[in-house]
Amino acid sequence: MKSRLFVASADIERETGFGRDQLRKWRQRFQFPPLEFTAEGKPGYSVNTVNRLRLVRRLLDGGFRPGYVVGKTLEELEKLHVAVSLSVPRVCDDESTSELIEQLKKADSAGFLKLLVKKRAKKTLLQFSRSVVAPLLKGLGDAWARGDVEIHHEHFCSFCIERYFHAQILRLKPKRGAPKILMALPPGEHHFLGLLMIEAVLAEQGAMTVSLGSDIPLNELKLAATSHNVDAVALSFSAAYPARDILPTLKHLRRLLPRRIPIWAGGATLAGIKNRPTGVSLFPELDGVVAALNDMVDQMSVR
Amino acid sequence: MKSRLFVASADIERETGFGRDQLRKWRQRFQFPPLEFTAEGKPGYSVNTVNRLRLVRRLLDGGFRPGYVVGKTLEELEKLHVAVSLSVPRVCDDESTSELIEQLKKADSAGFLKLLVKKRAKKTLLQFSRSVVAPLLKGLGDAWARGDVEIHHEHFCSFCIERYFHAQILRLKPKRGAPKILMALPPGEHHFLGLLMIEAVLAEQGAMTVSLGSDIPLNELKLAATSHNVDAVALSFSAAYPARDILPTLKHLRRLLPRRIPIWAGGATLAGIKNRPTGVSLFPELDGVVAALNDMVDQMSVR
DNA sequence: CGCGCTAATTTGTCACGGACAATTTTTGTA
DNA sequence: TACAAAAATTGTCCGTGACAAATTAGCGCG
Repeated sequence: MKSRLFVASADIERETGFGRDQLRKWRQRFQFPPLEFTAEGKPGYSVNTVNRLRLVRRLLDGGFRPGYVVGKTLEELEKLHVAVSLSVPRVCDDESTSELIEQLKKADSAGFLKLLVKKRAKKTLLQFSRSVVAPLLKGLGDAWARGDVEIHHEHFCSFCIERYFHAQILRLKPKRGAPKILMALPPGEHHFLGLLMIEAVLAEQGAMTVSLGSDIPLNELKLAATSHNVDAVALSFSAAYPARDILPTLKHLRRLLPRRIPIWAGGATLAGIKNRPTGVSLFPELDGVVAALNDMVDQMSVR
Repeated sequence: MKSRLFVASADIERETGFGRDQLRKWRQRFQFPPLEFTAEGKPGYSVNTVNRLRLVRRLLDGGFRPGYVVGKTLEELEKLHVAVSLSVPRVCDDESTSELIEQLKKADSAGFLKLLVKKRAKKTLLQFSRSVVAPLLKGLGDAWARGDVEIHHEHFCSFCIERYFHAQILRLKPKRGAPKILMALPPGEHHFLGLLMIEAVLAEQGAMTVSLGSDIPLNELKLAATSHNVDAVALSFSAAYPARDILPTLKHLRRLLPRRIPIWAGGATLAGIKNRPTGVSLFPELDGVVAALNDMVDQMSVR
């Protein structure tokens, strides 16, 4: 029996992060991925193909070149992958993290949330994000790479944390006269958690935050920024966001926004970017955002 | 002088919502949008073109066909648009709704949230959803069609309500022995609010809900359903979801899930669907979900 | 052996047009 | 008028060629 068909052609980008054009070129150059069809004749990709593509993604991220890995069989890819993943030892020996992951694997949703709240303890949201959430996400990513957890575990985990942050942000009251920050995800980005963490630490410092969520065209972002009369616009780029799109997006937004409104961009991937446009600040770490906010408050009080 | 701002080819989808393939076909068939190049020779779209495309988007949403509107000049499009927007009746009859919309237009984010909470008053989440949220969203849609509000107003509104619901759900405690429901958006669907409303009324009835958010492949949904050992899977289809994809998606999921797990689908668009697959329940109204939950509770207590 | 510089190769993005299926409109007929 | 068949409209996907950007390899020189 053939492997079950599962991903429609249109969904392949969401599933693997590779664009259709890219995959088409690979098919022409490396004879992979093949064209496949469901029993009803619709084009699509088999589970096997999708898995191979996911492994290719991992290996490309690990530094391999497409010509070397695309076209290899699942076995070859896996061999390569274990070789690589073994060479990167599990540094996430954080006991706290593995405890949370265990709870997730047991599918104990209530228990996970309770444990999460307990880990929060007396921490600020900033401390909580750095010492609990970030390691947990990293540990989950590694666990997924090892095959220890499934994708839905990651989704569920993110969702729980997002909800918790939503609730926490809602109960924070902005200080009088504090800056007003517009929060949004860049177009095409759907990973909320990063943005929520930024919003949480900003709100915790007393800033007034206004969030638009995802799927905002950049020109709408500009309209919102002026109509809300905000003091800054904050974006968040996840690791899944195509690195080559980051600078163009930022430059584009920079052109649209009036110069007096600074752009703050968060996300660990920004660490690798050297030359930022003027008027755009990059914050690979959460602390940077807090510092930027405090700078802004100082500026405002000086006047 | 030529218009100066250019949108890169790759960004056009985010800006207008039209895909590259689609625009290419339009260029081939209607000689619009033209291929343009920046001073440096990069391909892109001029502001004028982007504006025309945005108007086309509005008119298509209003029921026109591409062959009729694509290729018209900006002036012709605007004339058409005012003609149409005048015909959209100002059915903001509900005073409560227009009050909220006014608050949104003033970009008074804190005031909007406060007003929202006030409207909640002593209502249950179900009553709140039906009497406040749903009319508000409908009113906003109409206002957008008339050009009274911008897209970012809608986004901001949805986001505020979503956050409120998140917080409310988090404070609800499930009853002992109540059914466990897995909540998720179908692949490609990104409108959370509908799903959140369903989750809210379920949680309000004492059900235990487990939400995975969006972008879950259907097979992962199945894995999650079995590993969490849920009693039902609930999905939500927004009006933006392509109607022709609804039944295939539901059938696909039905094949994946064990028969004992019912599928509940919510969303106003489901009202138009006549023949549902067995084992799938369609709920165009929120009440239906509550009824289904109560039925399930009865079933369980009988045993 | 390291360091820069240039050439060659690899890789990704875009445009184009053909094929095709889904949908809507028009036409023909009872 | 009603309803079925035919025609058109429309969007999505595919393969291919062109091209620019990124990467690697080659090479001379200190």
